Amino acid sequence: MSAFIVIVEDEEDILELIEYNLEKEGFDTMGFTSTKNVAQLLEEESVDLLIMDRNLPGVEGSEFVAQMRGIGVDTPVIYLSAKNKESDIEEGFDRGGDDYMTKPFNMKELVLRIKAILKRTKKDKTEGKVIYRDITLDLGSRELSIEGNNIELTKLEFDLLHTLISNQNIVLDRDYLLEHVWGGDAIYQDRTVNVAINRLKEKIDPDKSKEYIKTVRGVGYTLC
Amino acid sequence: MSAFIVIVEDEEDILELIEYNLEKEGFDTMGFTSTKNVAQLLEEESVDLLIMDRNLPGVEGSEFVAQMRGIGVDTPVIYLSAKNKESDIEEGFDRGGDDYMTKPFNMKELVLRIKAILKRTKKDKTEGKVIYRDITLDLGSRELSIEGNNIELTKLEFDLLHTLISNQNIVLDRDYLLEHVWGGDAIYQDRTVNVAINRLKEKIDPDKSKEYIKTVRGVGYTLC
DNA sequence: AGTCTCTGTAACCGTTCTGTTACATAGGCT
DNA sequence: AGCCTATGTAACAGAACGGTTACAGAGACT
Repeated sequence: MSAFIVIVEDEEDILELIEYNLEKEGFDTMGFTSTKNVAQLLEEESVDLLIMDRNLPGVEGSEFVAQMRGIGVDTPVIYLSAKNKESDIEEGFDRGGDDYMTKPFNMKELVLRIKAILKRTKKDKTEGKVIYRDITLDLGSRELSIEGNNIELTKLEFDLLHTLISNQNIVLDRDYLLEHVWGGDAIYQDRTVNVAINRLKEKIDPDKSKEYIKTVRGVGYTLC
Repeated sequence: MSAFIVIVEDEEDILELIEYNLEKEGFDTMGFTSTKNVAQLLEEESVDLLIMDRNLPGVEGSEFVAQMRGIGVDTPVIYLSAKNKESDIEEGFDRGGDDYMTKPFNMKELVLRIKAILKRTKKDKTEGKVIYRDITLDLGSRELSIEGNNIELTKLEFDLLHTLISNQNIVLDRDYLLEHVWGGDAIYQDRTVNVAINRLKEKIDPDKSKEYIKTVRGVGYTLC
């Protein structure tokens, strides 16, 4: 789950410090020392989060964000500010910002807040059940039942089966599975998928009579 | 008979004055200067009374209450208003409010009205009980009984169990629990959930024979 | 102020999971 | 059949995860 984060901060060393720490956490970052060029970026690229200094020379950070909101950019924002007066905090929130931190701030806290915001904005928790032949996958309780019998799955196995069932009749290649089940950023060997699939096969069909998961040689796997 | 009263009033000194006086009377209070966060609170917590300024900047207090009624929140309300025009009073009542006071008001009178309303609503407060297996959670008295035996829970433990029971058969991840039990804005480590869950487990099932709370590795916890 | 309870944090440890590797097997092609 | 490549299988080790405990700070109560 790599996110693209844009940081606007005029003090270069702080900017670098933030970028360094966020990249260490696996985020993609782009830093600016002024709002110049940032507007265009926000409009054209899919930016997941904006970290914005309130006290930029020239433009007020919150003013800038307000303008962005005006043209339909709804990227969530974390404001940074040297001040911590109550009035400032309220103003920041009123203008549609999502979070607020005062300098000097704890880098750990910043990362936590970032993760919280990303999670919140990306939440489209679809709950319900997915069914395929005699397999039922309960997305709420994360339970698998086959012919009425419950089978324990690990998180990885569950997610993998979920992806397969959601795309039944479509052959999914290893890259697709790696990206969707494992998460885009990490790098794995391709045998990883292989082994995981076979562990899953073993669990849902120990005596290999059902052939739920079909191997498509040279391509990937499918449920059909 | 301690009641939980939420106050929404944008003038900070008045807010503080009210809180001070109500707490002196033994009420639990929570004050807000805007309706932000209040909706969530009303939905999720058992709020006994809402004191609501009619003249908030932005949202109309009575409009806000109407929305709350729309989603099933039936917390009684006392409106505060600087105006005392007849039309306003009527409108206030029409929208389902329970009482109405005009500023400036007498604090003694406010307390009396509060007590009157609480008395009235307490009676028909068939506060629900939540039941799961042999666990009964009395939301009114905030008591837990298991197989008929009362067990003391702290506030945190109670809220946590309440959330779990209300979502039984659904695996709740740590972020969800942090947001709903601890409250959205604060930042905690997720091991916090871990420890809290285990303290709760210890209390409700000391000899680990019942397995009420199930750990779903890599995801969260569930009652199933 | 002092005590007690509650609760967040950190550290440690055992368990489970999972990525990797090496090897075996199967499928497809000439 | 023989070869080559892709996939299945088994074993292992490191990583991730959660349980547990200890501790300290916050808050309530005396």
